[in-house]
Amino acid sequence: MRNAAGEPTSAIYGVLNMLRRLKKDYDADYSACVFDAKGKTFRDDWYPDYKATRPSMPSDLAQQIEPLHHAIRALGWPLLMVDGVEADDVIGTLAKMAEAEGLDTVISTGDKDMAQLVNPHVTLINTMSNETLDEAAVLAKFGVPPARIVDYLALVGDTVDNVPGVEKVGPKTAVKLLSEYGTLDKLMAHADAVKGSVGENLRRALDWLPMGYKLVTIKADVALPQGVRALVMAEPDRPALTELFTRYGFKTWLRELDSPPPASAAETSDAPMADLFADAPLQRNYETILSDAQLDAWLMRIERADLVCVDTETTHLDPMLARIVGVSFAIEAGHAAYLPLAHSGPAAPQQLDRDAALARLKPWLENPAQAKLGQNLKYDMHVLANHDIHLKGAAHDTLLQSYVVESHQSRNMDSLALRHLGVKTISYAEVAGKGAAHIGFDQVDVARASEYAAEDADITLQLHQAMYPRIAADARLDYIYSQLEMPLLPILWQIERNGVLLDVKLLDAQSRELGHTMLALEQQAHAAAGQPFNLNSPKQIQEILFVQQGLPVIKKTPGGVPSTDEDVLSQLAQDYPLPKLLLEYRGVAKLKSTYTDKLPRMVNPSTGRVHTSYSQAVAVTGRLSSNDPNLQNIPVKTAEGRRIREAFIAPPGSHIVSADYSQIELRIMAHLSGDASLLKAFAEDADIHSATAAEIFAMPLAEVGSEQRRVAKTINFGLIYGMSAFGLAAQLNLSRAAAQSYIDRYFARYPGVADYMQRTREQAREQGYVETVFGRRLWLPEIRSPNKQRRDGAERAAINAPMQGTAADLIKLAMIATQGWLEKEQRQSKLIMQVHDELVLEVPEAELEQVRASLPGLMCNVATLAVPLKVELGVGLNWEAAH
DNA sequence: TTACCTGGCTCG
DNA sequence: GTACGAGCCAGGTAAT
Repeated sequence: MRNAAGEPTSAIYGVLNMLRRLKKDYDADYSACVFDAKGKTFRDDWYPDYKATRPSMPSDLAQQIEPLHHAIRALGWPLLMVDGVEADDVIGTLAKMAEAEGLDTVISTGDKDMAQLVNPHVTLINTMSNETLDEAAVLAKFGVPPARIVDYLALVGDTVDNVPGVEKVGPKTAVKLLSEYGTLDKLMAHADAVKGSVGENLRRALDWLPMGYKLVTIKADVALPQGVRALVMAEPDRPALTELFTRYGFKTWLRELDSPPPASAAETSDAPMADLFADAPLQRNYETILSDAQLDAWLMRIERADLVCVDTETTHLDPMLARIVGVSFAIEAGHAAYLPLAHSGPAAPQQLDRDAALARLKPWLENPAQAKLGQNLKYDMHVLANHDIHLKGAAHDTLLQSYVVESHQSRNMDSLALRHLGVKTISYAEVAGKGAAHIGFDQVDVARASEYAAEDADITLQLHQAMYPRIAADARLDYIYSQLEMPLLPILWQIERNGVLLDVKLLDAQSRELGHTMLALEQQAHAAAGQPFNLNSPKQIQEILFVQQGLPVIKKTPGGVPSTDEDVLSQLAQDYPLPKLLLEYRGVAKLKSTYTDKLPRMVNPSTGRVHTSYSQAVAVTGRLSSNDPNLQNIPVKTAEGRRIREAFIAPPGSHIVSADYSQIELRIMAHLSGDASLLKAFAEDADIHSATAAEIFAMPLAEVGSEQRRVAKTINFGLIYGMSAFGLAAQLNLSRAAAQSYIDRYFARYPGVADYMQRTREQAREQGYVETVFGRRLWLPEIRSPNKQRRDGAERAAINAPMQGTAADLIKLAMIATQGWLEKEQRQSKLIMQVHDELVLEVPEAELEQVRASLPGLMCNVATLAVPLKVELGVGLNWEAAH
């Protein structure tokens, strides 16, 4: 079998076979074959069955290394790198299997464990740490000649050097061997069994591809989308992979293969991997600022520069709590500096005084005429504000640039650098660790921190140079970026900074009350079930309802187990007592855990208010999202839930003002479709759901009853979501035929809407994206998927996206207009929340009338559509009362 | 012990 | 299999 490039792919078979046999051997408990390389002993407490299942496994490491050693020599492998978990087992078997399969070389990504695994009996094993690989890639990208990189690797070959008794075939030899070996047909990365790190390891392996090697990567068992995606990228022979995956029953991998090729290679795919040794003679000139003289010199440089990239390194991820540890600057590609200010780790050098240094930077930072660039500047603005510096002149943000040109792509620094620059950057986790091993940035070694921080600023500047021209060249994208997203950035910062006042006592009281209710419901539920169980556990509920009580299974979850969601429980509640109790319990538990318990804990101790964080570049449609805490999903639909809104209060002397767009998405649908009937209904300010009911039920408006209106409302919403007859039937509890007839009648009455839907689908298919009224581009990577289910999903998203996205554009314009007005008039009123179609303000008594009079107009006049925009305004002492 | 996934529910 | 877009919680489990 050969792949598209004509190279043999038998390696895939060999490796798969090997892994399958391995897995079969250990089938009783696959993880039992895990070998603790570090301790060189099996951890009986982790794998108690180990000895029973694998009595013949030698416990002496040397016994395993011996055959490996011979195999390696017999095969003449030039290089072997393996990962720790399972490594020894795998290698031992791999050696034999690979021999039979005619594999040339096995390379796995990994580092330290292998170093401790090898012993002097093994002659031809090289270990390189991941860090070393990364550094090599970075150096190469910046034009350091291969020979020097070899030296560098030898210098930093930390892993090898740290292991006594290991024969040091250092990186230098390894690189030499690789060069001599020429093109490897097969480069097998057996990634470790740790979920989540596989993709990273693969990515590292991919970084070596430009050296002329082809990567084939295999993962033994678990579903690891990112890993398989990398495999699919590296292996163009899809039919061959399909056959393989089918043969071995790897269903998840098969699904990955169904993913479509990118809609447009230039727009959506990762850029080709950087050619490490042939490309980009860019030199890096990074500096660590430790003296006043250096700071002076850099101040002069940044004051002269047209655009300076700024990045802060801090103690916390939470922007309101973070303190500055250091600041980095980049003024031109490859030219950056890090100013460490609060590193306190061991061996930290003497640094400039933080307050004094920041005071020197303050005039520049606060000068609006000095243009700044950053990646997620909103965060840096908060951090600086924590030190009483109010950043002005935020001119560009690469996070928002990426959002505007590629809303569907990932946007962390690593992905951006790889995609746009072909550079593998130092990740935060590599510098500061992650999980339990995480250390504060102030504990990071200054030299390492400098490298990381200066690179961040440098890469951000280069990303700007790569992305911004693409925006500037497209008037519509430029409008979204320059007139909408960038002006919004400082406004969001201000809203977050403003925060919201909470009545914590009220929430605490509600928590207690909800707790009592939960207890009572729990007791009743236990009695109804005849046994105690955890009401929070869907698994236990499912066992009791469908196994013990034998209730009918209404539907199943994606995981294939009987569902116990609200829909199911509601149906069951008509005939049985327990489901009703569970429903009530769920509702109460949600309110307590997510809202009344959580919100008080989110109050910032220094401001006494809750400061959410709005993500400006997350939702693929252009909406904002809110987190920590999410203030965009505070309950409103039930009376009990709405009580939580009573705790969102205005301080004494102020009111809460809420202004929301009425039927915004349906109005946009009318505008986009140009449907005459729909336009007319909105022009007359009709109740749109009643008007729809009158049309589809062919009755006079006055005779429309609540049931007809409910049906029409469901249809209206369904249309926005691209629903099918099936979905409508499920929603309205109708037969599919009945639902279809409603839909047919709707489209007969509103033919413009039917046309629009069809046009949108076609446009999405042809272009790979759809657009909002204002030109925001919404990409649909799965619109041409060979998989119908995925393709249908993308079509529904395509129908929804222009409406949701245009609404998002409108309210963003409204926020800009409102904030601009507040500032111009020098009002004390503050924007405090945005909830997709609603703006919430805190308004002092004295300004209430002006705000009440002006706000609706500000919001309605941000754009002229074919339908009028309508805003409903409410005022109260709390958010609930303002509706 | 931690990290990730699932099922469920909140909002527009 | 089947309505779009989000974030967060508790439980459960796999990895360490």
